[in-house]
Order: sequence, then structure tokens, then C-alpha cells
Amino acid sequence: MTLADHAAPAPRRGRWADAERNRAAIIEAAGQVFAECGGSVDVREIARRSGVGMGTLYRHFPTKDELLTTVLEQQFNAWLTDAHQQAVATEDPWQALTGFFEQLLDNQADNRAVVESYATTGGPSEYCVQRCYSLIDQVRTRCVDAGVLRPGVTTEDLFLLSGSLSQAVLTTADSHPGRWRRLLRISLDGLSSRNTEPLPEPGTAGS
Amino acid sequence: MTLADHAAPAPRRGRWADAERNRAAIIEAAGQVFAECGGSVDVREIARRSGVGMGTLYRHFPTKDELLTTVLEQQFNAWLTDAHQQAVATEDPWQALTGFFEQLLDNQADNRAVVESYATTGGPSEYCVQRCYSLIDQVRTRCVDAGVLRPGVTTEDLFLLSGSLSQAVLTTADSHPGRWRRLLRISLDGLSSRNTEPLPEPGTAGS
Amino acid sequence: MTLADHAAPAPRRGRWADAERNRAAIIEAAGQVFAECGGSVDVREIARRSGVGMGTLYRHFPTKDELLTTVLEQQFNAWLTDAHQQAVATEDPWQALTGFFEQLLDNQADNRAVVESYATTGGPSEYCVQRCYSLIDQVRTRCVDAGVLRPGVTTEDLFLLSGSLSQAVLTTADSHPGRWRRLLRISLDGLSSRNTEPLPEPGTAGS
Amino acid sequence: MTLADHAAPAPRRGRWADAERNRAAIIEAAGQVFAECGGSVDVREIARRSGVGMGTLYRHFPTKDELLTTVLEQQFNAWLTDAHQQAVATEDPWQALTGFFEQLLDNQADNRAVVESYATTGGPSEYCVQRCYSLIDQVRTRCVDAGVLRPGVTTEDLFLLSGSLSQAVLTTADSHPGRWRRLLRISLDGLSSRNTEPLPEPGTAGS
DNA sequence: TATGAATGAGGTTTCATTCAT
DNA sequence: TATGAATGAAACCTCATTCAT
Repeated sequence: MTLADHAAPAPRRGRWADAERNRAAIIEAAGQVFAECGGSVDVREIARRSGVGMGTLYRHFPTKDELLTTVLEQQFNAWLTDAHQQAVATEDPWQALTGFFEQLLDNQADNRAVVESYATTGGPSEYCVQRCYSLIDQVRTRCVDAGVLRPGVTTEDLFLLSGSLSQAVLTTADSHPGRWRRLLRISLDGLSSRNTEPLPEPGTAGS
Repeated sequence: MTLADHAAPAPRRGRWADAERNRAAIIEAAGQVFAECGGSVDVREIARRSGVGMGTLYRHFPTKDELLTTVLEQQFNAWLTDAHQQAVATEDPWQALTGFFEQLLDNQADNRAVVESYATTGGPSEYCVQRCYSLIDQVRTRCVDAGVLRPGVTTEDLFLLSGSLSQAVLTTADSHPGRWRRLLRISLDGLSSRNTEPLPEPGTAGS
Repeated sequence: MTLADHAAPAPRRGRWADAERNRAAIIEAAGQVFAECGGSVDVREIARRSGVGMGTLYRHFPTKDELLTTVLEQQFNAWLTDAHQQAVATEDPWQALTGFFEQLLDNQADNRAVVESYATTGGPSEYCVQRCYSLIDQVRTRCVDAGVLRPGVTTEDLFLLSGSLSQAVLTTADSHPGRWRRLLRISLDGLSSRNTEPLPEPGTAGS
Repeated sequence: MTLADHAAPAPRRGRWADAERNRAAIIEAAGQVFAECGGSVDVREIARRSGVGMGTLYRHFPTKDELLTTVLEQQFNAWLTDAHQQAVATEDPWQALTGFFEQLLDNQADNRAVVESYATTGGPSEYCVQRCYSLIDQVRTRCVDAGVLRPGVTTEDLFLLSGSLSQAVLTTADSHPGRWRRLLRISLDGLSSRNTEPLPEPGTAGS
């Protein structure tokens, strides 16, 4: 480790550091911009805000779409981690479920691109969706085991609910922030084991 | 359900009949295209599908945005009318509420542009939103009078719920059509008067 | 004359009258519009102002350019007639020359299209140019005969002068109307027989 | 005379040199094209002739109009500089005045857009007009001091004359190049101090 | 014959992506 | 490696002209 110092490793480490810093800056800026303007913004706006040139941006992300995907994945993952930690730290299973949703949705407030992506792909990416399923399933299982969750409620239901409420969060972000909590409460009440009537079969289109 | 309902009140003299037919064709085609591809499609695709030239299209709608707005308004209005009729025709208030949502959401299935517009403008247009509020309020009042609606539930809550569920409808349109009905059922159960605990104050951000 | 009343001559005369009235209305409106907006206005504006449909307009003038030409010719001819009458009515040859120019230019004030046409074609039309030449020549001849015109001044010179001053008239129409009269005076003074030095040969580019 | 004079002050690092070269090329090409075809040419033609893509063109000039303005300003400035140098280099004040006009007009030959711009805006731009006034005033003052200029002639008169003669230059550019010199001679003779009669008051419309 | 809606080529402008420096 | 100018296909929109009624 003390050898091989004279070649180029120091500048190389410097370059690497720069590269990492740039990549982070791009993701940061892109996160903001996509959130504010949706997925159809001009890439230049992202380059401008991240303080890098177009070339640098395209070195890290060969396509606008790839950038969008990455950013969404990153953000979504972070939110997921937050929400999961919140849930793990909560003893009461129902409180854990509530907290999970609240944490997740609170973070998504005013992020247009996320809802867009929900609409088009069912979520940021397959990996993300899987992880989300997995984490939701943990919380759900705790609730099931505690007998507080309405029978028949699936992980898919809860996942879908989170996407659905994201829309509400976004819609009200500007005019009535926080109003979505009422919807969350309503939905959770509908999810409690107090409701015993079976849900419509998934895959059935009829009434 | 047919779109372009109030199109041709009186196919008058000259080529006016064509004009009305074209306008209807444009709205029809634009509805499809916007639904399939979102609001960022090429206007030419719409012109092509409606079988008119660019000039005709722009004669009727001086701007792409105006076209989008009009189409959304038309569609939303039609859906609203459908849903309202459904509600009016149903005797049981709770069934009316359920039917209203089902009808509304059923129509919105696989229309990307609507959700986009929800996210950006809070709905197709001010007029539409007002009408929607008004119709929802009628159904809500019936439920309140019958004592079947959870106390404190506002028209805004129900409107927000419809937008929120639209997202779910759209998300699952391709892979799991109809699954959103489970969410609807859950939400409605949370809205029933069986739930008596107060909802979070609107305008309050805390838990 | 009292016979042949029942056939179709009356409506036919009516159609003819309509046609003539329309043609006149179009020319009238086109005159205004071209004057105000230049030769690149939308033809619809002309149709709108003349109160006829596009079809009628194109029945009378198969081409926008033909309409422009006709209008310009008509106007220019009227101005020319005015100016000529003014000249004829004036006894003193030099006064006639002065008056001719003043009358001609006064009429051209704020008519953009005319100057444009000067720039592109050297005048409204060949016929008009010829007539203009002819009328100018009459005035010129009177001045020559009276010995008040600088020797060597040609009809072409005077024609060119009128076009040149048109530009000045137009330029100053809004901000300094009438200022062009100073230029006219200067030019006319340079045209008086007091100046005896020969003018540069036409067709020679050198100094 | 070369256009695009103050283009490349310091061909700096990177592709900036290209940028400057392109900017110059665009202005050069646009100058030609506007001159030949007037202000209504297709921008693509300019892009083609300057050898750059549309994007490059619009990077430098966000609007066609901005390009037109810039080009006109550049050209007019260059012509003005030429004419001024010509005047400064001439000892005899009257010769200086004569030379100034000749130089200015000679350059404007066959540039349609310039005359168009005269007609619509009273000149290329406010700055240009001011500079033109200033330079003309210098020449005028010399003539006044030498007592060779007709009393009462203002800078505005001379400016207006230059615009007026531009029209003549353009009109005759194709068919009778150089014939405008006769008009210039006539006007200048009318401007000489040999003519002592007062000019019509500016702002007065009467005879 | 008069009408004005329809046409579609062509104009201006934007933006994802590439590439010389 | 970072830069940002260059690219050009494609987007939006206009308008001279045609044509069914």
C-alpha cells in the first residue's frame, strides 16, 4: 500500500473521486428536476443544475431514460429504506404498517416523475418493485400474525395502495398538503381486521 | 358510452356537417391517442388517425394543449355523466356511492393522459372539477342522510379518492385489470359509518 | 326594355351586380390590409374585412399575388390620375412638377406594400410603370420647354425619384409625417435648371 | 469589405473557436441570403449555406428575427464604418459628404432586406440609427463650417435621404446599376449652399 | 355563384445525443 | 476525463389554395 505511489494512482483516485462526485451531483440534480418538472424536462436543465457538462452527464448515463430510471430507483430505494426502518422500529404491528405508509408517502410528496413512472411501469424498476413487495410483506406478515389485518389482503393490494395514494399526495401537494393523510386513514381503516367481508377475487373483472 | 356527445346539434348547411364530423373525429382520435401514449404524442398521429389534415386539426384546436384540455374535459364529462346516471338509478345510497366510483373508474381504465392531467392540474379543468364536486356531493349527501357514511367525510375526500384510485386503475390496467376493485372495496369499507373515529384535520400535517 | 322580364335577366343582373360589388369590396379591403400589414398578410384577413368567403375571393383573383398586383395597380393608377390632374390644372410648369410629386407621394403615405413592390419589381406593374413614365414625361416636357428643368434629366430619373421618395414618405409616416417634403424640396431644387453641371452617364458605374 | 468584423476576439479553449467561426459563418450566409431573398427566406437555407445544423443556428440566434436584426446591424455597421472612413480620409468637406453617401449606398446595392427593414422599423436598430446620426452629423458639421451646405439642412434630413436613396439603389440594382448616382447628384446639388431658400418646417404638413 | 372548411407542404423551433477539443 | 457546441430529426404551427355543398 505504501508502494506504487509514483505512477498515477493519486490523480486516478482524484479522477475517481471527481467522477463519483459528479455522478452524485447529477443524480441529486436530476432528482430535483424530475420531481419538479416530470420526466419530460430538457436534459440541459439537469446538466445546468448539477454543474456538469452534457458530455459528463452522458458519460455516466448513456441515455436520458437510463438516468431517469436510475434516479427513480435511487430515490425509491431510499424512501423504502426509510419506511422500512420506521416499521422495524415500531413495536405495534398496526402502528408499523401505518408508519410505513406515512413515511413512504411523506417522502414522495411533490415528485411528479414518480407518479408518472407508477402509471407507465408499475413502479421504478423490477428490482425496486420486488424489494418493495418484500418489505411490505414483512409488515403485512406481522399484522397478519397479530390478527389485525383484514383477511385476504395481499401484498399486491398494499403495494397498489401505496401507488394509488402517491397520486393523492402529489395532487394535493401544493394546495392542501397533508390532506392525503385522511385518505390513508380511511384506507387503513378499511384494511383492519374489523372488516371481515371478503374482497373481490383478483383477476375477476365483474362486480 | 360514446364520446363527442354534444357534437352535432344541427348539421347545418354547407360543409358544416363535415366540420362537426371532423371535430368529433379529432376528439375521438385524440382521446385514443392521448390515452395510449400520454400527452406528449405527435399531433400528426392524431391527425392521421382522425383522417384529417393538420390544418383542419388546428382550425378546430388552435393549440395542442387546447386539444388535450378539450378532450380530457369531454371524456371526463362523459364519464361523470355515466357515473351520475348510475348513481341516480340506484336506490340504496351506499350502492349508489359504490356504483358511482365503479362506473367512473371503469371508464378511466387505460387512459394515461387523465392521470397525467390529475397530477398536473388537479383535474381536467376547473369547470369539470366543479361539476365533479357537485355530483359527488349529491351522492355523499344521500349517504349522510341515510347515516351510512362515516362522519366527517367531505366531498373533497371523495374527489381525492377518485383521483387516487384512477392511478391504481391505470397501473393495473394491463397486467391485472379489475384488481383495483379490491382497493375500492377497502376504501369504501373505510368510509362506512362503521368507522367512527375522526379523520385527521385537513390542513394538519401531523399524525 | 319592358319585355323579356320573366326569363332570368334580373337575377342575372343581380348576380352580376353582386359580383361587381364583391370585387370592389375585395379590392377595397385588400388595399387597406396590404397597406397596413404589407404584402405578407394572411389572405383570410382580406376575406374577413371584405366580407366575402375565400372561394369568392379566389374566384375573382386566382392567386394572392394577382390580387396584390391588381390592388397595387388600381391604387397606383388612381394616385397617378390624381397627380396628373393636379399637374394639368397647374399653369406654371415648375409648379406642375412640384404638385405632381406632392400629390403622388401624399397618397402613398403609409402604404407598405407599395414600397415593397418598388423594391422587388421596380413598380406595381409594367403597364403602370409605362403610364407613369408617360405622365411624368408630359410634365417633364413642359418644364423642359419652359427651360426650368436641369438639362439631361430624364423621365427615368424622375420616376426613380418618386420611388425613392416613397421610401422616405413611408419611413416617416408614423413618427414625422410631412418631413419628406423637405427631401422633395431638396431634390426639386437639384432638378432646377439653375444646376447646369451634367449628371453622371446612365449605365456608367464609375464616379 | 469583410463582414463579421468583431467576431473572434480571442479564439479560446475548446470548441469555442468553432463557435465563433460558426457564428461568423451564419452571419455571413444570412447576410447573403437575406440580401438575395428578403427577410422571408427559409431559415434552413441559411443553415445550409453556412454549413451548420439548425440547432447551431438557433444556439446563436434564438429567433429568426434576432438573426435578421443582428445581420442587418452588422452589415449596416460595417457599411457605416466604411463610409465614415471614406469621409474622414477626404479633405474637402463636400467631397467627404459625397463620398460618404456613395460609399454607403454602393454597399447597400442589391440587399433587399435592408430596404425592407427601413420600411418597417425606420432602420436596422436604435443603436445603429444613433451611430448613423452621429457619423452623418460629423460630415454635416464639416460642411456647415465650410459654408458649403444649404442652411437649415439637418442630420435627420441627410439620414432620411440615405434611406430614400437606398430604395433607388435597390430598385435599379438589377436593370440599371449605377443609375442611382444621378439621383444622388441631384439631391446633393439641392443640398449645396447655392440653394438658400428655406426648407419646409419639419412637422408642418402644408405646402 | 358564394361559402368557409379542408388540405398539406413548408416554416420556425426544440431537444436527445454525439464529438472535437 | 470533462466540456458544451454541434447536430438534425421531429415537433408544433401557418397559410396559400382547393373543393364539396
